[in-house]
Amino acid sequence: MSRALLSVLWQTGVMSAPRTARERARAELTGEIKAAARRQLETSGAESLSLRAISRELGMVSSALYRYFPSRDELLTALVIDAYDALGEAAESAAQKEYPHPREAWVAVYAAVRDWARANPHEYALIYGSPITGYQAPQTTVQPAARVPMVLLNILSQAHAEGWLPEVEAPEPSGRLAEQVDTIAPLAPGVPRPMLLRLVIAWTQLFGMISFELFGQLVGSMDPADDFFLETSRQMAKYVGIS
Amino acid sequence: MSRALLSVLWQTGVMSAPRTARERARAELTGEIKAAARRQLETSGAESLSLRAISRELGMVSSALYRYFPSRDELLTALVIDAYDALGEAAESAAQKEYPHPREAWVAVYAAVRDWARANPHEYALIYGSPITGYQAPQTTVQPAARVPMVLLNILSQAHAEGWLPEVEAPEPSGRLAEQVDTIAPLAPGVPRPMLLRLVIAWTQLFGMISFELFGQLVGSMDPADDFFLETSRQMAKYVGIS
DNA sequence: GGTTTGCGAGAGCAGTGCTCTCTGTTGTGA
DNA sequence: TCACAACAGAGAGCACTGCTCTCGCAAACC
Repeated sequence: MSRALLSVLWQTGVMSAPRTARERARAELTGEIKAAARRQLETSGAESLSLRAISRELGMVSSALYRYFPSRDELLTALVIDAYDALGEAAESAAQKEYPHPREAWVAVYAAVRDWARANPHEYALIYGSPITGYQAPQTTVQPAARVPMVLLNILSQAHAEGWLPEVEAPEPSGRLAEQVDTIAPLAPGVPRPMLLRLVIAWTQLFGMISFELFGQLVGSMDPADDFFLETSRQMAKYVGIS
Repeated sequence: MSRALLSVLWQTGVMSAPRTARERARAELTGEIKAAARRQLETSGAESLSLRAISRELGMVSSALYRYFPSRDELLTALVIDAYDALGEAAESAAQKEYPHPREAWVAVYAAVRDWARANPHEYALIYGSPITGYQAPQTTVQPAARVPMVLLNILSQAHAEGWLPEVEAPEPSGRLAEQVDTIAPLAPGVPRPMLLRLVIAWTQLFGMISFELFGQLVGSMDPADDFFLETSRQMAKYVGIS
């Protein structure tokens, strides 16, 4: 197996436990670079993330960083994936607990997503703010980005299986919209299409609400947003049929 | 009246029609700078907006730009305000038309906001994406930012006045949330508090949905988003009580 | 043990925001 | 009318950025 392939397999997380000392050092340094970048992200923002500052912090020369990340954008991509994974992790672990009612699971996931966003506002902005200029999010980010909506889908699907989804009158999607809803239908077997559509609506609402809170759009109306957020999460649970 | 004050009054739009030739030239150049900046914004993004590139385009030296905008952030602030105003303008003019039913006004405003966002994605990202690093949006942006929600409030309030708001069962906000809802209540006289709360929810949903579409978050599910957007705008109209 | 591969250092390029100083012009109050 | 103040642009310069290239050295492999 070639060195390059090994490196790819390891970087993508397919393989773990680097074998040679060099690979071990590389893994460690890659992690340290990302950690320093994340630390820098906390104080400044994404667009003022400086490779030179990172290299200074790690006591190396800036050009050496390019052995680990071919460009600033690649480093940002790595941070993006890590952020999606951290957020997905938070949502999943909130959903894994036991709840007497799916509504509470739903509300808990909402709260977990918000808490993570408030604790890591710059990382949140990195993934849900404006896309970084001239940089197309690679396909690698799609799967980790889907973790939060997957958690919501699972709650809904499980609620349906347990008979928590009563009949709610909601318009049946038609035409192309029905097709689009059908592409996600296999992920939540049994859930009626109107409720799947509403789940997408709720999903966009969730992140719109968090973005508004973090980006200061709620100042003057719903800030601080704790009560607003809690009440909204309950209403949205009902909106998608959980009651 | 001092020169500096005059300049402020003019820049903020309180005064129009500059009097002296110098002021006329200044007004024109300020506009040209913003126009060039906007042009540059279209191709690149906010964070790669370069004062030097603008000055090159206008055939002047970069330091001369600082006679008009004390810093890059100030220029961005001016662009932010212009963007809010352009978007507010679009929403307001959509709402001013005559509609047989407030639902259609609501849907039309949704569409106008989305159309503007899709036509000016970088300006949209400037105001609804991640905030620019180390730069706090000044108070001047608050009022223009409120134009879109004001349009929605007006539709709701007018719908109530015309008797289009039937009794819908929705939870009454309590505690601090009720207080917060009450701060916006005078802007939409007569509208029940539960519906005001839902309007805020719909507002956050609208921009969450548009951001998701523009920032590529809907790829793989609801992209292209035309049908999804239309259906959602209808459901949200109903959600806030318009039916 | 020789050869390939990976790694860090250093210099350098083209670009950035911003400041300071200088010269010329425009507007204004005495 | 005329001196003085305010303003405008040019140019040099500072400290910084991402990124490239070359050069030695050390680790890994055959």
